[in-house]
Amino acid sequence: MSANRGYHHGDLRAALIEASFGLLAENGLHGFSVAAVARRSGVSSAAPYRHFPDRDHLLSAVSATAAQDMRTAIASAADQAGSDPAARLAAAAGAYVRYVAATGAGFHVIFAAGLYAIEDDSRREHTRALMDTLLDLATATAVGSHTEAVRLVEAMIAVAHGYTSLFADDFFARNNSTADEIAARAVEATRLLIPAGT
Amino acid sequence: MSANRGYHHGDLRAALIEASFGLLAENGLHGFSVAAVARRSGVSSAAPYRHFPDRDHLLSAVSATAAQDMRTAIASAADQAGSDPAARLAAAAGAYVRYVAATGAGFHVIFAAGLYAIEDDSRREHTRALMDTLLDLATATAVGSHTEAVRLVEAMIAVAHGYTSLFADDFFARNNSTADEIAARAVEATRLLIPAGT
DNA sequence: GTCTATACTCCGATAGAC
DNA sequence: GTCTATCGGAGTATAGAC
Repeated sequence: MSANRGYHHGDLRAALIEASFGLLAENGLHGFSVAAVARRSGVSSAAPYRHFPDRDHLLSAVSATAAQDMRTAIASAADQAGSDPAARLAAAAGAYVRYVAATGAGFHVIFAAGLYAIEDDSRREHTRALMDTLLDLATATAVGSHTEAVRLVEAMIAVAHGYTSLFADDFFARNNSTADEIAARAVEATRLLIPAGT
Repeated sequence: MSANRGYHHGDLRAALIEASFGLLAENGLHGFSVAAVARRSGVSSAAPYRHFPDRDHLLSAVSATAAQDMRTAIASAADQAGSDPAARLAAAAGAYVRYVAATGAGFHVIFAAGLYAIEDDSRREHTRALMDTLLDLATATAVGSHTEAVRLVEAMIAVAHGYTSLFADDFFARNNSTADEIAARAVEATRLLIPAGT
C-alpha cells in the first residue's frame, strides 16, 4: 500500500497467496508450483523465495488462509441454517463443498502431506480453530460422547470431501451439475448421518 | 511363461501394470510415472514404450484392470452381505474402501483426467460393467426411479471415496486407524443414506 | 526486493545399437 | 524387446547483479 518501492507489488507475499488459490481452483494441487505461482503473479521464478523459504512454506501460508476462510464460511452457513443443531452441521458440509469448489483448497490442501512438519503458528491456529468449530457443531447434535462427536465430524467431512473430489474430477460432468447442486446433495447426505434429532 | 526369450520378463506388459499398482498404493497418483514404473520393474525407462505408446495408455491399462478387480471385489462383498438390498449396497462401499486402501486405484485413477479421450475398449467395458454393478445394487433398494438410483450410487461413491481420500492422506493417522475400520465406517454411513428399507 | 542466469533433478519420449 | 544415450521441458532452489 504505502510502501510500493519495489518493481511490481506493494505486497507480493499476499499476491502470491492469492495467485495460489487461483491455481488450485483451476488445476488442483497438481498444478500448484512456485514457478506457476510466480508466473501468475507476474514476477520471476526467484522472487517468491524472498518471501517464503521453500515451496512447502508457501503452501503452508495458503493452508492457513484457507483454514481461516473456510471456518468463516462454515460458521456463517451454520448461523444462516437456524438453531437446529442437525441443520447447522449439515449446512457446514454444504459450505465446505462450495468453498472448495470456489477455491480448490480443501482438506487435501489444508492438511497436505509435508505441512505437518513445518513450523507455522498461523497455520496451526487456524486449522485448530476450524476443527474446533466443526467439533462444536457436531457436539451440539446431542451426541453421547466426545468420540462420537469426532466420528460424526469425520463422517461429515468424508461426505463433503467425497462429493467435492468427484466434482473436481468432473465425475458429474454429464449432468452439467453446478457446485450449488452438489453442495445441496452433501447437505442432504450429512443430514441423514446425524442420529436421533428430528 | 513359455516365451521368455527377452532380457528380464516373460510378460513385461503385465509386470508394468502390477508395478503401477504398487506405486499407486505407496505414493498415490502423484507418484505414478513411466520412469518410476520402469525402475520398479527393473527395466530401463525406455522399455515400457515398447508396450504402451505413452503414459496415458499405460494408465488406461491400469484403469481397466482396476475397474475389473474392483467390480469383482464389490460383487463378492455384496454376495457375502446376504439378500437385504440395503446391506448389499452398503457392503459395496466397504469393498471400495478396502480395495483402494490396498491398491491405491480408486475412481480418481479409474476415471483419471485424460483417460476419457483414449481409445481403449477393455477399459470402457470394465468401467461400464463396474458402474452397472453399482447401479444394479442401488436399484434393488426399491428406489423410485432410475435418477434416484443414480443419485444413490453417487452418494455411496462420495462416502466411500471421501473416507478413502482422507485415509490415504493420513487424516486418521492419530487414531491409528486400519483400512478395515475405515471401511466399516463407510458401510455404516452408506447404510444411513439408503431410504425406506428396514 | 526483484531481476537474470544457472545448476540440479525428474519426467516424457525418441533414436539407434544389440 | 530391451538396452544406452539423448533431447526438451518443467520444477526447485541458489548466486550475484541492480
